[in-house]
Amino acid sequence: MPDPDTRLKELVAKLKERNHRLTPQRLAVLKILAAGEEHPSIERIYEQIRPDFPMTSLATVYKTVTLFKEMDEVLELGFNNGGNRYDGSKPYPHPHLICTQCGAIEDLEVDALRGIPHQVAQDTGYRIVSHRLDFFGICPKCQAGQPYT
Amino acid sequence: MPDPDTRLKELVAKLKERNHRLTPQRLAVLKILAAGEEHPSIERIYEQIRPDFPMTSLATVYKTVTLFKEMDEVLELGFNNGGNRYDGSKPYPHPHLICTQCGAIEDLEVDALRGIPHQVAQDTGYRIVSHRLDFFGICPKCQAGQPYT
DNA sequence: TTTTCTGCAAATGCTTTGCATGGGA
DNA sequence: TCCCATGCAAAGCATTTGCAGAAAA
Repeated sequence: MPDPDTRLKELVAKLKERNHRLTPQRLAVLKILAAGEEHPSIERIYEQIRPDFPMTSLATVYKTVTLFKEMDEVLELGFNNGGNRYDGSKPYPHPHLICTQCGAIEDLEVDALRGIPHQVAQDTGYRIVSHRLDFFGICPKCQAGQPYT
Repeated sequence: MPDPDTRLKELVAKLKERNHRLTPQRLAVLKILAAGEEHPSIERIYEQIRPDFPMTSLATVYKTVTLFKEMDEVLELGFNNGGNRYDGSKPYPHPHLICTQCGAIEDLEVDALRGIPHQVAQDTGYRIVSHRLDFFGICPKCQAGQPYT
């Protein structure tokens, strides 16, 4: 995982590059995105910000995350059943391991995937732009019957 | 791809197994799901049914697809930006190739993925239940500037 | 001072649900 | 005949949007 401080500076730099303003609310969101600790949902980011910036609105969190998503600086893990998750630490496609019980998401190394997008492009004629690989299961903690610790 | 007729019979059999009723509406939905031609959205299934069964409602299509999804006889490809897609032909996890321009979805063989779920389970302690691998790109037709043909 | 950003609340769009009626078995 | 399934319309819910006031630069 990249250094959170370095990544935060990168994100702030991207803002300025595009002549966007650095507001306290945006900085608060970026700090969480840059940390890469968990893969937070919008709601989670909102909760984490509230203690420091109680005046921040959910809409602003949405807008900030969307802004960086459009700059390809945040990876969105969309789930149709509500609560998309975001990764501002490693904004490029990479595999994830998802606990369907507690919702934990962790990054994964899958060497076997190397070169596959290129291979698919050659085999099919598609111009491959992105990909997504998720594994769903039950994490060790949840298997041990401690769903929420 | 499995034979559509065979698959249809399987799906009908699953209904009876669970003491559900075979209605004309359900049969119409199942025919489309079993065909495995495209990976239709709910709306698409609805459109395809209407000529034959104009009285069918969207809610019923939703209910039927949900029923088979819960029986693990239909694979749901969820997309957060609306319009989930369904595969009743091969209801187990398999890679897909998705054109982000025209929405075409096709099945894919990715040999490199074989054994990976098992490997991930061993490496992480997760009990892997499912997975999903999607490649996003532009299909040959759309590259040629014929987005809708 | 200018222009963008924020926060509120209303709108959106897919999906689900409640309930009275209709129709399989 | 007995329930289950259907169809309608309303409800749900995460996300987006419009707009007036606030605040970066």
